[in-house]
Amino acid sequence: MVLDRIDRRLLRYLQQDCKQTNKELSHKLDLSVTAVYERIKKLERTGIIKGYEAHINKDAVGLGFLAFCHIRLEKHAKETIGSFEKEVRKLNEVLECFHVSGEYDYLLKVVVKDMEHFRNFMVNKLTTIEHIGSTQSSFTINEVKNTTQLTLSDDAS
Amino acid sequence: MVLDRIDRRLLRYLQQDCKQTNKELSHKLDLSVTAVYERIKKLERTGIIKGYEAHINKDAVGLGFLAFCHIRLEKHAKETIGSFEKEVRKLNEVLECFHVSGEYDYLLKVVVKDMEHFRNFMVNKLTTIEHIGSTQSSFTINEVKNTTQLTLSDDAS
DNA sequence: ACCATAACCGAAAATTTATCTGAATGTTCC
DNA sequence: GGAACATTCAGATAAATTTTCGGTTATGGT
Repeated sequence: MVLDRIDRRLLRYLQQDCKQTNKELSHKLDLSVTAVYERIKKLERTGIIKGYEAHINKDAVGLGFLAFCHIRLEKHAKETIGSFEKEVRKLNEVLECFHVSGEYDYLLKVVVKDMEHFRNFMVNKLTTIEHIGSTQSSFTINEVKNTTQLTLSDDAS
Repeated sequence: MVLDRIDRRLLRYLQQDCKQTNKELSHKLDLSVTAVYERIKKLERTGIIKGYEAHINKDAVGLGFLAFCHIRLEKHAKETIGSFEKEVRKLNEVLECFHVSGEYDYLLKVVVKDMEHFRNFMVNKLTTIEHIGSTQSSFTINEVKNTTQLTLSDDAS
């Protein structure tokens, strides 16, 4: 599917606030309500819009501790990688896990309540996964910027 | 505001899909539509729900290259930190920036179209910021897990 | 020019959100 | 225990939104 300028603007608005009414969007985009409706449905059908999520304040729900864990595996055999990734996916403290280039193999974003819970997570969950060579963690001191909104230019991708 | 078991389940559902109707939620939670409505409004008022965002497929919009940059500052004077953070916030390729403990001072998540754009970002944007001591980048080879959904237990925080 | 397709619009129908009233429950203070 | 108050909930209704529908206007290909 090819996105035109209007689609891109629409996606920008929906990234900011997906609960806007189609009427509001129709004004912003200078289209009819139906046209907005059909464009959105198409973006959903084609998988460009993957879903709609409420964004919740993690501090307010007692999950104010954010850390990153760099992990090196013992060896890089296919089954080692496979089983490590499978286990990591199960850990709900881990919001993100990327296989990355460089000194370490994986980078994990971990969210828990506090340092004590983090210690517990490390000792009883993360480091019990097999084939982990070494880990190195850093704690977040300050959130300078934290968004999920991709910047879509108006012109073609 | 104190969250009870129902609030926590509600937040879980809304994190997964915030476009569900209150009627659907009322069935899942075994409440009236109005009760669901009022709980949601309260969660919005108190800032526990920060907003509602469409989640869009970054590959589909031509932003399939994800990298992490570790940055060390030259010195850690207050104004150095302040000006660095201010400049980073302006860069729309940077979705996240955290001041972290450990070997490096900052960890950045960067999303661009491809390696060429990344090179361009590094040369013409990131490294033009003053007071940067050294940087180290790693590229994402594979997304093992990538969610924004916090895991809320049913019991009190 | 012609056909096929896609995109758009406005109005009507279906559904949902939002408001309001009153009942049920719980808490505090005497 | 019981009165006064706040909180939570349910059901009915009003207001607003989503969704469907028929028809019109662009667009692209032959």
